[in-house]
Formats: sequence, C-alpha cells, structure tokens
Amino acid sequence: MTIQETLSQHIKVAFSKLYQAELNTVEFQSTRKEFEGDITVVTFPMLRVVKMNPAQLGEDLGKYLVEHVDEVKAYNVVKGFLNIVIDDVFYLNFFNSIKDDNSYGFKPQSEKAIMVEYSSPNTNKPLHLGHIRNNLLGYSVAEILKAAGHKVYKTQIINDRGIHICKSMLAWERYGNGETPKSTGLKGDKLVGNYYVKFDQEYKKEITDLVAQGTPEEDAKKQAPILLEAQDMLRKWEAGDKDVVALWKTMNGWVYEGFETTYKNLGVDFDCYYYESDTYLLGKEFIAEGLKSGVFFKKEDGSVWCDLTEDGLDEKIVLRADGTAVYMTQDIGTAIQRIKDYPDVEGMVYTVGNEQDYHFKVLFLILKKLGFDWAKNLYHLSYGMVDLPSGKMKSREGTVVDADDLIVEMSNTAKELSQELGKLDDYNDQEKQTIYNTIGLGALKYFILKVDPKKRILFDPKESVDFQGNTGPFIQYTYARIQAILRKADFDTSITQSLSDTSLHEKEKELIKQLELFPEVIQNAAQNHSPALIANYTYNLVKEFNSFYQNVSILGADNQNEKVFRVQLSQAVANTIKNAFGLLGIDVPERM
RNA sequence: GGUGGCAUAGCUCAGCUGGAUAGAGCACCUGCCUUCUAAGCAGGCGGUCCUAGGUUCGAAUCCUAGUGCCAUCACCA
Repeated sequence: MTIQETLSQHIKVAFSKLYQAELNTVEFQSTRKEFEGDITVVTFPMLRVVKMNPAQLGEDLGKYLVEHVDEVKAYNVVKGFLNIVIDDVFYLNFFNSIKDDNSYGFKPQSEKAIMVEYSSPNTNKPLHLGHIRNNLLGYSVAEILKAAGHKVYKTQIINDRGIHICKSMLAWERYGNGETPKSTGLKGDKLVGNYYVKFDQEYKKEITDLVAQGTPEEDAKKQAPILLEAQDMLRKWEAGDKDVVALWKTMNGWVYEGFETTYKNLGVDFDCYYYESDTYLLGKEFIAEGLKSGVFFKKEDGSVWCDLTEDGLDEKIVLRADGTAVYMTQDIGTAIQRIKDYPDVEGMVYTVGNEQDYHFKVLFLILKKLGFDWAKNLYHLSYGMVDLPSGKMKSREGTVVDADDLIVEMSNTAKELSQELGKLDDYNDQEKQTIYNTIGLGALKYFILKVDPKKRILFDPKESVDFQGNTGPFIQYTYARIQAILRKADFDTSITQSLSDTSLHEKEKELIKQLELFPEVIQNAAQNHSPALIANYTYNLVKEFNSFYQNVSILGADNQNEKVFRVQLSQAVANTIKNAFGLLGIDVPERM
C-alpha cells in the first residue's frame, strides 16, 4: 500500500468519526518546497461534504492523522492546504525495499502483446532527421510498453511497391553503368537515392524540352518519355517480368542493407518485417469480403468505396476501378496479416507522422466495421514534423538533414568537447570513440524525445543540440560521476542496514521521494505513449541528485552507516537513470 | 471552406486527473574547483500562460467564440 492510500483510508475514517460524513476521494499533491511537509491534502473539495472553514478542517484532520497514523510525524495548515510531514523511517524502509531491485519500476510481462510499428521508410530515399524522430519514438514507446508489463513486437512496413520504385530502377538502368554499393563504396540506400534524384532531374529536363517544342506543360508532365518508361516498368513488375523483378530485388537489397546500417548506428531494432508487396493482396481479399457483407459498396466504374459519412467522415476509396490496390488496401491487409501471424497481439501502435491522422482514423474505423475486435486497440502514435530554420525538409531540394551524417556529426561534437576536457586521456582510441558515440547519440536522442510527440520540433543543426543543461549528456555525466564514486567505495554496498535511528538529510529525502515516483511515471508514459514523460522525470531526478552531490559529501560522510547509505542511494539513482535512459534507447557511459 | 493539431520568459521546452507566489534549460549577470569528475552547484535578471467571454471557492489547465501557424480533405504512398 502506498502512503497515499494509507492516508486516504484514515482520512475517510476520520470523516465519519469527526463529522459523521462520507468522503469518496481525497486529493493529494506533493508539498511545494517552500512549505514544510512531504504530502499535501487539499481540503477544498471536502467542503462539499461538510460545510466548514477549510483551515479548521485541515487542523482537525492533521491532528487526527498525527494521533492515528504512525508514519505521520507532524502537520501544518496553510490556507486550506494540509501539509503532512512523513516520518523518515517510512522513507528509509521504502528505500531498503527497492535498493537491490535492478528492475525497480518495471512490471513483469503479461501474455497480452502489443505490436509497435515504426520507421516504415520509402525505399527510394535515405533516412533523414524526420525518420530519426520516428525511429526514436517508436523504439522508445515499445520499450516503455514492455516496462509497463506488455509483451511487445517491434515491426515495420516496408514500402517496396509502386511507381516510385521503378523510377530509381529506370534511372539506374539508363545511367548507372552497372554501379553497385561495392564498386562505389556508397551505402546502398544512398546509391539508390541518388538515382531517384537523377530520375527527377531527367524528368524535369524532358518536360522542359517538350515545353520548348510547344507541348503544354500539363501534357508534357504526362508524356515525358522517361515517365512513360517507368510506368511501363511498373506494369512489367506487376506482371512478374523476370528481369524487372530481379532488378527490383537487387536494388531493394542494397537499400535494406543501407537501412540496417543506419538502424544499427541509431540503436534501434525490429522483431519482424512486413513488405507492402506481400500484404496488398490480402487486403484485396478482405475488400471482397467486406463488399459481400455490405461494409463496402461498388460504384458504377467498378471502384470500391467505404461510406463513412455517418461517422462524420467522407467516402473513402479502397480499391481502384481497375482492381488495383491503394494505400488503404494494403494497410488493411497488413493489419490482418499481423494478427494472423501473431495471435497473441491484442493491439497495435502505428508510429506515423501527424499528416496521416486522417488516414489512420479511417483505417481504424474500417477495421472496426469489418468486425475485428482488436480494432478497438489500435493507436496512431502521431507526431509533429521536424522543421529546419529554412522550413520544411524536402529530399529533392537537398534541404534534408541526413540521418547518417547527423549521427557522425553528433559524435564529432562530443569528441571535440571531450578532448577539451581531457578526462579520457588514458583510454585507447577505440574506447574513446565508443564513448563519443554514446554521448553524441545521447544528446541527439534526448533532444528529440524530451519534446511531447505531438508537438513539432524546430531543429537548428548548428545550435539545437546542446551538451549542457537539460540534455542527454548532462544526465549521462551524472551517471558517470556516480560510477566514479562506486569505484572508489571500497566496502560492501549490498548490505541492508537497520536505519531506524538515522535521520535523513533534506536532499536524501528528496531523492527517495523522486525514486518513489518512477513506477508511476512508467505507467503514465505507457498510457500516454510519451517518452517525454520519462525524459522529464529523469531530468528531475538528476537535478535532485546533482544538488545532493554538491551539497553533501558522500564518501566523506560522518560515520560508516551514513556513508554506506549515501553510496547505496547514489547507486539506486544511477540504476534508475540507466533504466530510464534504456527506455529512451540511450546508453550511459561509465566515464566521460 | 470543412476537419484535426499547436500557441506558456528573448530562444528551446515542462506544467499529471482544475489547486498555494506559473517552472526548467539556453542566453545575459554574480559567486563556487589544494575536498567524491565544474558537461556541475548556488543565486540574479526575465512572463497581459494568443485574445475575449463563460463554468468554479479556485482556470495556463475545462467550455464557447475569435486570431495566428501547421497538417489534412488524392483512384500518391
């Protein structure tokens, strides 16, 4: 039972005893720092039950609690706020109960699984900063859901089908001279990305030529030979043309290899992969079924639609007149396929940018109409764009921040800073590089994850990512300092001390209170699908610890008991930092 | 135009189911390294919480209307 539950029970009893009235809920908040106390009871809502002066009510309750509850040591009332002082013993006992629990705050895994989809890139474009936000969010939410007690499968849908793929294939055939990632030394995704850009350049050139010859621009856009050729290629692909499919496989293979490298560098992973080219057919099957059951209807031209006007939305196409699949078709197929493959999955989270809010609203609704009961547990983890000072990122205009480049830049910045400080001089180059990567990535990940997912992020490549203040490195630094202390502590820290006669330093108590919050924060973050809550919690914990660290001597404590306790407390904080950062996908260094 | 999201200090962001004098970081200004790592600590400066109404003992938070920015309203994915 938590202290709040204990207090709540007693207050209810007090109410019936003192006023013969029944109280349903008690409202608590943590006591503001300028007042004495640990927990505050807000008396105003109680005035509905008994009509009396809030200050007097506070006095009565405070007096009752001191008399009847062991943990309550003292109280004071300020303007209807009853501030309760909790006995140090309570906090010490609590601390002893968690100090050896390496997975404190984490719930054991249940049988129910959630599938988290993220990344889901376009195979023509190398990953950029926007994908980084997606990947970090998806990975982190998956980890948070695990910590909150869910079984989780991480997955993605790879957009490997359609005209856009043919564009880079065609450009490569025409201008590639047989180039491969090996022959050029380029990452596969970058190589293919270049040909996608090349296609666009040639396409524009052809349009210009046509216009110069007198073709209206609208027509020129449709008649450019290179585009017609790409469309022809798509038809061949759909017909299963051997050569086209072989090329498609080869080039996609290059891209996947390139992506895997980026994922590895970014520290994200997946349990399973889905390919649009595999699932769109299943989607079609269910469209046919839905047509029979009346969920969908057919228009005169043969196209299939879903009428969502009763739900306040429009009609939505789910199959083209020529019978080919649209985006929605394959998403329906993918969802159903996943549940078939993983029957323990009871819900899914889709990490996709907020420009697709409407799409997912419709998708979820259609799945519900099709009668899948898991459809009620679908969640669109919608997040805001990452903007640059120059505006939106556009691949074709070259105004993107490339993911690989950014990761390298970050660790270079970490390297420069670290070398200035010179604390790692006795490490070899490889060890140093590992730490630079940890810090650089930590800065980047924290910078992105600390912001509420639904808000847009303005990213200034030159100034945005800082290493001081509310940043990843600040928190990593605190962790590293604690490790230094633990290395120096030459005694057994695993013992459990009887602490009944110890009195807590104010900073120690604050730290324990902060630790106490962790399990609740995890649950909250899971419910809200928000890594930002974990990030902010960790920051508060670390601020509190740093204040403790600077104001209180840990290894220089007055007596052995106190020294052991402080080291143990530091250890528990370090452990919590590590676990919390793990939920964000951020590593912590032993030294920095 | 319809729908959805966002709006808090010069900048980047917190602010949980309404609660005490709205909090951090950066920037700017003061102090603190012969003592556990100064990527730190202690303090100062800085706010009509977009506007106007409403609900309430109490509103940055909830409701209504408006303003601004963004997204979306494709037989593109």
